[in-house]
Amino acid sequence: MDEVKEENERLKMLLARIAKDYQSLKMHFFDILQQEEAKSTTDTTSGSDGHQAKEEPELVSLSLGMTSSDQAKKHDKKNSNLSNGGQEDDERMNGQLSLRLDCRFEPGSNEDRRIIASSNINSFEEVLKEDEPTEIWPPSKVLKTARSTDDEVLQQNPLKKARVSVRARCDTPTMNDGCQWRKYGQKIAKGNPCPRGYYRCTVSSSCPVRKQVQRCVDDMSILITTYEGTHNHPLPISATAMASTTSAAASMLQSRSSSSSQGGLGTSATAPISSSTATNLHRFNFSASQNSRPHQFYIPNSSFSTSNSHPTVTLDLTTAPSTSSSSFGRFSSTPRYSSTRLNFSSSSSSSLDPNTLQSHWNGGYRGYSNYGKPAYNDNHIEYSNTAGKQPFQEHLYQNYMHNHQNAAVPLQENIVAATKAITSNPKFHSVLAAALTSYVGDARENINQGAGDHHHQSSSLKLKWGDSRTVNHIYPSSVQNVIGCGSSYLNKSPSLITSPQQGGLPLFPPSLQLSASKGASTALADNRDHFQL
DNA sequence: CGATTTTGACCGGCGC
DNA sequence: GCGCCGGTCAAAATCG
Repeated sequence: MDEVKEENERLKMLLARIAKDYQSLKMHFFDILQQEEAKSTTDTTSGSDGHQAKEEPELVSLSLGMTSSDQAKKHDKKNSNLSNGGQEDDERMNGQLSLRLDCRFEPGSNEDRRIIASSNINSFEEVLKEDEPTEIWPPSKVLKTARSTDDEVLQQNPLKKARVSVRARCDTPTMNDGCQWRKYGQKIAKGNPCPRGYYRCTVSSSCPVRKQVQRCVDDMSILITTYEGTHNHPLPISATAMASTTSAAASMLQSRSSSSSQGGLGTSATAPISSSTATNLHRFNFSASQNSRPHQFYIPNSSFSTSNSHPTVTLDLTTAPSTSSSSFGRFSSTPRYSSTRLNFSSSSSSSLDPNTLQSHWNGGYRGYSNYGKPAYNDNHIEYSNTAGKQPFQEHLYQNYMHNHQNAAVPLQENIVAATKAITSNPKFHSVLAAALTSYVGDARENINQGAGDHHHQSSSLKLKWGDSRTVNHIYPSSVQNVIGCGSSYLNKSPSLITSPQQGGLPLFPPSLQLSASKGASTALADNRDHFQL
């Protein structure tokens, strides 16, 4: 009981702090918003698609912040049973990540408002409150923005559709991205002994979305999934994470490739940006190669890079710094089309276990399997129990830190450049927001799911705030990953995201939770893309 | 029996 | 024009 009270006290204090941070960040956000508007007015004609600029969001802003007010209170409730996890855990708890993929427009257009609603988590929540709980996103919600970005891509790359490639360590044939896929072909691609599988979305017969799945030639444990197109149908909640991430990433790519005047993005910079907590530094490597010139930013927690004949964005969810670093050269190699690589890698061994980070997608199935079906394979045991890997990850992390700290020292100016690049590119925000909301949204969903099971509740909460390793054997890996990622991003994001408009706005409302194991197994049944290739 | 996977054939783009 | 290669088709096989 005393612990609960103390917990509440801490939470209150943190809530106050969050509110304060929110205000300051809000001010910062509006500053940036004004800069963007000023920029857009001066930079009116940028090519043949001037009309499009009017229809496109003037600004896609990332809101990456702590939950506030009522949301936080809800979490207080949820966390009331949480065992005392120490101050650090407390911070994670209060750091319940809330972020929005928030499009800002010039006032007036109804169309714009609709798009705002479609991308605003808040609006989404409201809609879902009104409607019956469902796993399907209203078509007008995500797809609207996704389509618009796709159209944008198509307009500016008439010959090739933009692609979003996701690299993740995965011991299953395909990643669990929540969508339904049907394999329609397989090829041995040149330079890679592993066959490439071709899949199309089967949620809707007319859905144009394709994905390619192939093992990385350098590291067979890495699965490269490339998405192309935009879903033209409602998506299962479990699929919105990847869908929103990829569409935002494609949008980011498009914005970058279409405007060479993106200050920070157009210049080469490598700049580690220190996070608030050195021990939990997250990597954000931004490596954008355009016109044969790779540009890299090293920012805590994530990163970018590129490849191939299609304009491609690569989200790198691989864990080992050495791997992702080595892959940079390969991906940055002079594509015919500009491409961008997002490397959402984690080198943090404490709050952001690399295994948990990526398993949101690649291990989701095995996690769900706990609800009824046997584990997919024996690896699941090893996979779940990541505690044993800790020393190795710690080692990697320390190496990474060592290398990048050394590299960072003489590059202070690049830090500024990288920061400027981020803050000046709204679509970059959207990419990051989408990626993060993906994790967080699913985390919330799955946490709620877990909360329904009293036996698991404490575990889920504990997991939620950081040490997912302790509960891996209980919860779906997707939960672990989401949470691990979310909490870690949470802790670091304030220093990383320089222009967030914070808002305590959960991605997915509690009503979306899978109410019981029945629901979970249903979701499992819908995700059949795990035994393919 | 319907849905999905497999797999060889086919097609189109691209480079030489 | 030819061959290579990535991507798709579609019939057969397989699965549940």
